[in-house]
Amino acid sequence: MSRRVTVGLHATIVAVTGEAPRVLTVSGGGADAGAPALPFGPLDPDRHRTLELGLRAWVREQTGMDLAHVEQLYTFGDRDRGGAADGRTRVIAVAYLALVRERHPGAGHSAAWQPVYRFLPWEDRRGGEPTLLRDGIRPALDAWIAGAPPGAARRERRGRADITFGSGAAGWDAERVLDRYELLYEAGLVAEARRGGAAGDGGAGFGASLALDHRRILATALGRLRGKLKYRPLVFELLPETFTLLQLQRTVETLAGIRLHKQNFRRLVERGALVEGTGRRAPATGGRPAELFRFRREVQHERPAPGVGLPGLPAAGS
Amino acid sequence: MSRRVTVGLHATIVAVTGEAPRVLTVSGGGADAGAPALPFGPLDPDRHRTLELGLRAWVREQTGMDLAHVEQLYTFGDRDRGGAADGRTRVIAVAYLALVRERHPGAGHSAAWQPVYRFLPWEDRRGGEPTLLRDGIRPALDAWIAGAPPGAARRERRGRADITFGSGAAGWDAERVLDRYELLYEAGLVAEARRGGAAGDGGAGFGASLALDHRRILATALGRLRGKLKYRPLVFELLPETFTLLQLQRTVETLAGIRLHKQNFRRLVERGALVEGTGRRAPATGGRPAELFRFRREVQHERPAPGVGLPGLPAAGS
DNA sequence: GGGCTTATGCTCACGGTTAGAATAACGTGA
DNA sequence: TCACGTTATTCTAACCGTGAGCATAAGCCC
Repeated sequence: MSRRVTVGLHATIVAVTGEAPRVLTVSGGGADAGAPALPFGPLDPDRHRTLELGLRAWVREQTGMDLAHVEQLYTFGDRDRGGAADGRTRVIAVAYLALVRERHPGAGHSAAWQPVYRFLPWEDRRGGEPTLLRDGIRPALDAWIAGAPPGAARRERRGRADITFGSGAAGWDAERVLDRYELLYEAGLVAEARRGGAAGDGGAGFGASLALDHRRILATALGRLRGKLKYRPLVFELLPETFTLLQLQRTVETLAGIRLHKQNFRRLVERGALVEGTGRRAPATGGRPAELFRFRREVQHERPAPGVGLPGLPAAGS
Repeated sequence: MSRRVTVGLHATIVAVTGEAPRVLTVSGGGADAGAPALPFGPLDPDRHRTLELGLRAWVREQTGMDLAHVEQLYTFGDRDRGGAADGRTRVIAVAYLALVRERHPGAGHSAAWQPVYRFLPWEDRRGGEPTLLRDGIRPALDAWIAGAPPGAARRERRGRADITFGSGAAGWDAERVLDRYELLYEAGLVAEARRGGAAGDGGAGFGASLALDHRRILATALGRLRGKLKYRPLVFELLPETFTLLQLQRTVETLAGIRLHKQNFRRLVERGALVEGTGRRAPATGGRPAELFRFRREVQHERPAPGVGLPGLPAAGS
């Protein structure tokens, strides 16, 4: 065994402020000219009793933030994924998703909140299909498809593009964030796809880049988050103690990247007994004041899959 | 840095033969007196370009089997999870799930197929609630609940038991395999829960044990498999090229651990356009001969989430 | 008070699921 | 050859949840 193995712990820390999901980044010091990075650091086998504790320690050190909800996402280990200072160390990355309430910038650290959709702009469809998709990505994908030899190979590319970007009969599947990112990567349409191979082509590509494979991790995180919203009460990790139903809806929409029907959303949430009204009402913002609600934590001990119900996806566990 | 880090690659290889899901095991050489183990081996940073390739190499070496469908499950890294020969190495485990068609015992190797439900007997409810659950597990859980101090702690235990084992208002959630295993582990009701702590209590516990934390990995795998059946055409990885609808149904039931309504299952599968009839019919087995069907691979390029539809879980993507 | 804005309540149509009954097709044994 | 058991396949009817929109309530601003 000549090479050593190192395990890196990477955190995708997500919050929702205003109408945008944000991810916490630190100033990346990698080979790629200061692209922002997710907070991360190597597992210290002596100090860190579990991977998750190691992650929390690194995040505290780099951002001054204590994490509440943390879950493991995926482990990346390709040889060419980068992350090694020398060429002599094999660096495995264990990626985590963390959700935090509100924003604590963590003073004195280089950490900063960035809008998630800066890195994955095609994922935000709240205002309908983004023009970037219609005018930029789809044409570029068409070119990529046409670049394959006719026959099976081309049909294969066409099929993948249709299913991931919802061009064909099937609609947009909000959860396929990773599939879409990986398709763009393979098609050479994101800047970091060219870092390894054809040297610094430097071509823009779509969306902003992150250091290393951190944009892939972010895509994994967003996809997982969107999927899990449906059967776990995760949104409440991102909301203050009390909130209005519209706040709740906006937060879900923000993450899911789509708009929801207001009345039906309210009905689902209430029928699911996810929340309970406090008698109080929110400071009016122009119209009739809304009641403030609180998350009913007991729900997790009552129903098998308590989630907020997204469209097209009937609430499971009737 | 005094200790080294090693990454182990672990494979949960599942097949369905007859009416039982089976997992491939090798003779475990661990501290725990030859409990069977999942095939595994350390990542070799020089030879293995990706984690998955490393896994395949180890499986081939230990079982003589080439894997088709492989997906990553989870990464385990607690310090006390075992796996280190000396006390000087920190061993991380990256666990994978693989599905294979039929059974290839892989001659010349010590590998053997074991029924999955030997290790997780409470998960098979095809014949109704197993007596082991009613007569063994539930009473033992009740004792564990009663063992907590009255008040919040006890309510907490009660709530967890109710939700994971479906005692309360909520029914049985087939996917919570890992939750159930971990509850039994915490309650000290599986043998390996006592390995680390109170020395060789050796108490039987429920279900057969696997080496290291391999039973936890198996539970993770079964849960993931059950969940994914609903939105991915995974079953077909386990079936021969052509099959009858009843064969398909039995395979799903076998994995899900529950019985399904025959007519409705057929309708779901057909409406989902998951299969296409070959004109041929299966050799009769006592009744009217059934038509043989074939998986329509194109489906993956047509619909966003093609799965087999389990009850209570309306087929997504109408 | 009129007009604007947002909250909240309610209804209706549609499509899917659940649960069975009913019928078809094959082998077996009287 | 015919009744019978077995499994396959087709069809129906009740029920439920979702999707979409109308209608009303309750604040603010002028």
